[in-house]
Amino acid sequence: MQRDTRQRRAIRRVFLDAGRALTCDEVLRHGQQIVPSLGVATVYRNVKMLVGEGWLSEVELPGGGLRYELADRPHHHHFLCRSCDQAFDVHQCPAELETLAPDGFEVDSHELVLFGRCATCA
Amino acid sequence: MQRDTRQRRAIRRVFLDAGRALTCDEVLRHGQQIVPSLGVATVYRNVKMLVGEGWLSEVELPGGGLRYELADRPHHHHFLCRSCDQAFDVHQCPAELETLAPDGFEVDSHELVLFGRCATCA
DNA sequence: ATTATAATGATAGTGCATTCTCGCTATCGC
DNA sequence: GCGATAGCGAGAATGCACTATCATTATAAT
Repeated sequence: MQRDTRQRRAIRRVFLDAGRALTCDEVLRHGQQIVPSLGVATVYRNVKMLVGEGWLSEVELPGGGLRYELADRPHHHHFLCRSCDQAFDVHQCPAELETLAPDGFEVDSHELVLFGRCATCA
Repeated sequence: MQRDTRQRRAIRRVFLDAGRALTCDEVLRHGQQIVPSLGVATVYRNVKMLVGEGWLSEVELPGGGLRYELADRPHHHHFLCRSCDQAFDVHQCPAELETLAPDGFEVDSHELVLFGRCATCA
């Protein structure tokens, strides 16, 4: 059966506190504030597990590297800071995006990414 | 001085004929229809060169792997087919996207990607 | 407390896109 | 046509994100 380890608790805590999409590397660094010995393998293992059980969902933004966020968030998009490379949530979404596709194309989802500098970096 | 080789002409031809953003791998495969001996290194070298001289521009879509397209195209977005993994242009853009960002965030550009099945795959 | 074993983490390994190396070839100014 | 050399391309090398290995450790059922 699944055990409730310090590492796993730390990883969940990191996501709950962050409130934004994180890369595995960010999870590692923040998690090490809680459990200093935390290793990469554990982060990848647990993130994958949390995605598998539907607690996290994957976010693929331009710029490589998958990010992960809490799965229960309502539909939203992302702002990617060119300076600190952090992703932030954008809680609005222009409607009718599906209608933009050419004839004969079936749209099943969409991703809108704004690029620029975040409030801290600007 | 720069020479006008068969390979370089083939690569330019591929972009002119494609009319959509291409990965290096797609450029290689299409280019080999024109110059069968075309190699990967040559594709990467020339694509990078064409980006450097402003003839091509880079497009980073979710899903990894840079794509390239003619630089002189007007503002547009992309449709990514989940089935054949080809990128197609979407020639409309909902305005006011910049206003979606949270306060204090400076938006300098944006990317909108529609996912689904293209006309051929659907 | 004991014990079975799930989980960890250091490190080696994998897969992949991209780049480098270098002997050979094709282009182009003469 | 000739010669200098930019460019080619097969294959080796690199960089990086991610995964597997496995001896050790922590968890939780008893």
